Amino acid sequence: MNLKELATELGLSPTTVSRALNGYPEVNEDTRQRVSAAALRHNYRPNTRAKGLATGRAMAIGHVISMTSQHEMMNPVFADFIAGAGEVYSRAGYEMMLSVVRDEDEAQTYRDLKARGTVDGVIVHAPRANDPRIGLLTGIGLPFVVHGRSTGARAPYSWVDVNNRRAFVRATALLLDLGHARIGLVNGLEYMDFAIRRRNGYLEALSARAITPDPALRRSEEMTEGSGYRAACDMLALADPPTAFLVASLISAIGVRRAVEDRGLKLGRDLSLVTHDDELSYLGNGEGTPIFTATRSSVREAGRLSAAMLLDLIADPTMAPQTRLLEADLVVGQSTGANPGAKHLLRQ
Amino acid sequence: MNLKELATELGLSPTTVSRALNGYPEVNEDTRQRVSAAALRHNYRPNTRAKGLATGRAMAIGHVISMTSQHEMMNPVFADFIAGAGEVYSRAGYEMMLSVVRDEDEAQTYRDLKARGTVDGVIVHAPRANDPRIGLLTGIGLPFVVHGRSTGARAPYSWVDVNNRRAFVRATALLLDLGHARIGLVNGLEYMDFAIRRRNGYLEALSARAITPDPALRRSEEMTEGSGYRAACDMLALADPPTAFLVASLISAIGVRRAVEDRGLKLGRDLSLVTHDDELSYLGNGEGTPIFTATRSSVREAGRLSAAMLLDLIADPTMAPQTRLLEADLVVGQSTGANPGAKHLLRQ
DNA sequence: TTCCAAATTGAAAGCGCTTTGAGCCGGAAT
DNA sequence: ATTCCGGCTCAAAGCGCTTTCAATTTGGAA
Repeated sequence: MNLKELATELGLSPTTVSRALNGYPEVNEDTRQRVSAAALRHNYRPNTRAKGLATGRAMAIGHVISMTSQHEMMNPVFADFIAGAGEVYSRAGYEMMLSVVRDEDEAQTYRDLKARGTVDGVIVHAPRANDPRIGLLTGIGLPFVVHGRSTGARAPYSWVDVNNRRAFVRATALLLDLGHARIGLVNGLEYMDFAIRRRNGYLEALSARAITPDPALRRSEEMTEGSGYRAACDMLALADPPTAFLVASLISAIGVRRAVEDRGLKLGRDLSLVTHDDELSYLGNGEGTPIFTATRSSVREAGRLSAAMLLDLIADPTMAPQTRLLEADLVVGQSTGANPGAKHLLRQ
Repeated sequence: MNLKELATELGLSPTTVSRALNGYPEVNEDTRQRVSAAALRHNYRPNTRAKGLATGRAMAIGHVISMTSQHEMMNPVFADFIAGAGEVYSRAGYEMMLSVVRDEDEAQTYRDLKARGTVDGVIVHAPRANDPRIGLLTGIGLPFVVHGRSTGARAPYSWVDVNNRRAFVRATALLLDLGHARIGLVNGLEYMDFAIRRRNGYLEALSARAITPDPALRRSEEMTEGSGYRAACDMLALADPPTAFLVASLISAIGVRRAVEDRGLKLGRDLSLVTHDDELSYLGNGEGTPIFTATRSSVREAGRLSAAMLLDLIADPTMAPQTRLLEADLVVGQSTGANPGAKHLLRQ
């Protein structure tokens, strides 16, 4: 059933039917009722492509996720982010288009999206420092919002980000307050912008207490359970091991915990750990008292905010770039406690 | 830059340019070269919607993910599945459309997708027993492939599934061979089809050894870390606790491990655990020797296979429903060992 | 030289919708 | 009675592509 058929059946012109369904004021109320009823009866829906062609809008938002050929990892945060964004799109009548591409095809993918008019805007995921995508998208004139920020970008652009630096300053300060001076940082890959900011927060907090950071206590890898485990094993094997860990993700934290427990030690008693928690739906940090003390910020909420911001930007192209900085909560759980003293730890 | 402009610039008709770019044989090879060169020079890409309107094909596949209002959980398996499917779509020139909808809107979403011609087919995720979506999609004539199966479906339909029953038969048998008679099943929600099959496999293996299953040793919940933890805590608190666990997901297994280690026990020595492992990219089951003994099947590969099957089905609508049953590997890791005897366990 | 088939190109219709410009009608204003 | 205007409806053009059908040219075959 298409517009023309519906119009014929109603004895009206396609023009009027279209207007009636799109809420134009000049159509008679009785007519509108008749049209709506008939549309409902036939489960009529305007053809997406025809409508798009006529209006020039795709009513779709693109999410490009690129995969390095080396470590083909799917960002675990991604699922929850798009769940949040998807809610907003549905409500606004937009579709979400996903492109899974190889790293080297990413730029061309954005160009294609624009040239083919497939989407009205895109969300940029996992920004790096001096991320080339920002200049590219600004250049080709495709509206976008970055989930995160890109250190080194010259011109303003729209973004939604967590205050990663501040979160890690606070987390580090908490550990310092508990008497921990040797704090191991189990960070994400440090070409990722968020990881840079977290490291800076960590270093800033240390230097505020005049503590010289030990490079041996810093690791930067993909945030998997395995890498958390390895990082913790390595650091715990040092002559002067850390008494606390600051970890970039709940998944890595689980690996760290495994390393700790393998040694018969217990988090919160023998060693402390603070992790960042994105509040992924399937990885709850315990009901009630959190398992891990954590800096917490909902990535799903970030998805909602990013999507809403992008739709605003699309609705009003004259709008200046928008930004939104979210503060993470610091929630104290069972994985932190006063430093029992280095003596105790060296026992093993 | 559109077709018309490109044609004008080349002094050709849009017809010829279109044919040249789409590889029709009747165009002169010299002309084709000129057209290709010009298209490349201007980064010309045919407009998606116009092309779709003209050809009647959307060149897009839909993935509808529905969210129960109670537990708004994002399926952790989802990200890797679409990574696999996305690879196949990209290669074939298809787009992936994601719709995040509430449970009660799901049926209407499929109808809309069909009526509006937004997609050429869909992948059905997380099937339940007697899943109504299968009848619905068959009815409205939208090509689809189910990731999983639906017990109770009358007519044939296309699917890609893991042999969940067999996997759990083997896992249970392994534990039985190790001397475990009381095996706790930490399952997913049992309205999910895969969970039903896994339970059946577990029960089948027990009855093959004439062991009467104890309902107290069976839990069926969402597969989160927290639910695994709680299930294990509850079962370990029984007067006659299990000596082994059979777990439906690596995430739940991590929760089970936490419960076990909270009690000062060690997996592989005091208690055994076998889990299903979907090989999620961010949750590796250890490098080298697996941490957990597991039934293993790559969900990303399932994504690839499902996508490829769907594209085949779309290419040839006369094709009969296709099916593909994948066998899970049983990999032995560090979480299983001979039952040390009930005496030992009751000690705590 | 004539004619036909093959090779190549183009005009125009059509995909299903929106939107511009115009038309019609009845009642109020002149 | 004439003019105007508001309220409502429609014809037709256009969005950017594909595809059918027709036209033109060319190289041989006859």
